[in-house]
Amino acid sequence: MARRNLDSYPRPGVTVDLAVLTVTDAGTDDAALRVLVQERTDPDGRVLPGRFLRERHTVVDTVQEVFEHKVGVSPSEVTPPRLLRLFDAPDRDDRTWAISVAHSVSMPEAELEGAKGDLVAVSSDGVLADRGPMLWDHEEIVSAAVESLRERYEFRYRNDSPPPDPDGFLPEPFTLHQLRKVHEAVIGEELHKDNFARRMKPQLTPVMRGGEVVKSAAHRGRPATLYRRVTSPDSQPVNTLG
Amino acid sequence: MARRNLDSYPRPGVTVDLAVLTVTDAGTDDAALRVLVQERTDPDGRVLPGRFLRERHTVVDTVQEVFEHKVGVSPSEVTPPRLLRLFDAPDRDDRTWAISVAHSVSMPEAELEGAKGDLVAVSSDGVLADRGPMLWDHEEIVSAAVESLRERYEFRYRNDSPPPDPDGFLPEPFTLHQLRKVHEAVIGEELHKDNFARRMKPQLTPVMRGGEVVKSAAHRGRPATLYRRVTSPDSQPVNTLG
DNA sequence: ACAATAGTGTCTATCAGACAATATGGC
DNA sequence: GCCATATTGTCTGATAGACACTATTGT
Repeated sequence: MARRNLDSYPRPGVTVDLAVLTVTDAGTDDAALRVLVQERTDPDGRVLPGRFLRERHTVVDTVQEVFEHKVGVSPSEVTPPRLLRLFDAPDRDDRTWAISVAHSVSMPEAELEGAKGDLVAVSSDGVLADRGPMLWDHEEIVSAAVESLRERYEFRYRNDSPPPDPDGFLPEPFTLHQLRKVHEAVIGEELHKDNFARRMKPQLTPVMRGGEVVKSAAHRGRPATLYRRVTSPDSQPVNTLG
Repeated sequence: MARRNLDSYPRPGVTVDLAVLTVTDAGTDDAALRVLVQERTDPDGRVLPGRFLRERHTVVDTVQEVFEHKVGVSPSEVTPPRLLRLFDAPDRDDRTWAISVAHSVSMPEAELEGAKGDLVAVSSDGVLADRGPMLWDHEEIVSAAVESLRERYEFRYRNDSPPPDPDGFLPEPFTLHQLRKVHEAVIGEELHKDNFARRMKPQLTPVMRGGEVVKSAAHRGRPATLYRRVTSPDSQPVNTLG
């Protein structure tokens, strides 16, 4: 059998669609998990930012391009994109044969300053809080992204506590109270402050200056100790799941 | 800006590469985790079975085609393929721009009767036991597949015990001893029979016949009770990770 | 009776969850 | 002193891990 040229076979368009996650007001009691949603026309509706994979570009390249052309920000610091799943139904795009490689990206709120689109709150059951529908399968992508994120923030069991804010939503240094509020915003449920402190402390180091422990500026009560992560924020290789 | 036809942009070839996992001698004390490896020429070396995604075919379609054309068996029962990761380095295939979507598939040994290739044992640290090199990045795929599989079989913590043989390597009905040997083969370490039994029993149901519990054929000692899974083997949706 | 395997009872160290007391600041 | 918040001490119920004992068969 003669070998046909590899390039002559029909090939799918490959899109990279992003669930950009952040925690707004991460330092405060109003911390909230949100996802970046954009409006588009033809067809009209709300979508996640995304883009076709261009020649010999990687997923990481394409994520950068999405930020540059669709979101309008140049992130200096991002958690590496995480592969969520593949959408490959042959008829999911009626214009052409296209498969979607859905990823999630976590960013601190400050890096999303001026981004195009809205930061929509995520409800406790993992979907958009304002219940507005999204086009195509994009709502599924949000659910998958939130589920994956929560697994990373959830309190597991005895042997391994969760890393403190593994996706780095909260800038250092921070108090245990602030850290707890971020975790609560992500997983959507309250945590006991004492148990939380006991589990996190082994993974935190107090900020020292001049041989003294640095405390937070006191508003009302006793000032809290400021901490840094002793394990740096998650640095998972690209395209793998945890 | 005029919109260029979507189909006129260059597109990558998309391959589906499979880590086919099985447990040989699943009913016995010699149970062993193995992966299907094939020989190829030009370039010469050992590879995992794989294939280009053809027009408007899905990943699931392509997995079927790999079994038909590359492996030479028609599986009647398979655990759905699991997405492991994406290989997208622009120069990973020097013939053309191609990205690889690596999946793992779990099958009972019986379904691999007459398959082309060798079932190579996996060592306890998750790589091939015979240490022969594989072409390209295929060794990484094996590691990722084994790691993902072990997560599913590993004993987690208090609230959720692992499902009994979630990928269905062991045909029903089985004894607790047989089930334990399969789990030990997968995770590569020994388990206490008493603790194992306690954790598994809530997820198992004894086989009844005529109001009586059916026992295994006794060779030497006391006959063991035969069980079935009360939760059917894992039915995860395609392309998602666990 | 004995060997061999299946199955159960129970002890212990650990720890998550819960509650409460104490420490340290502003006012 | 009083209030608010941070931090630490301690009790308790659950259970994984470990060990040892009992049960049921073939020989």
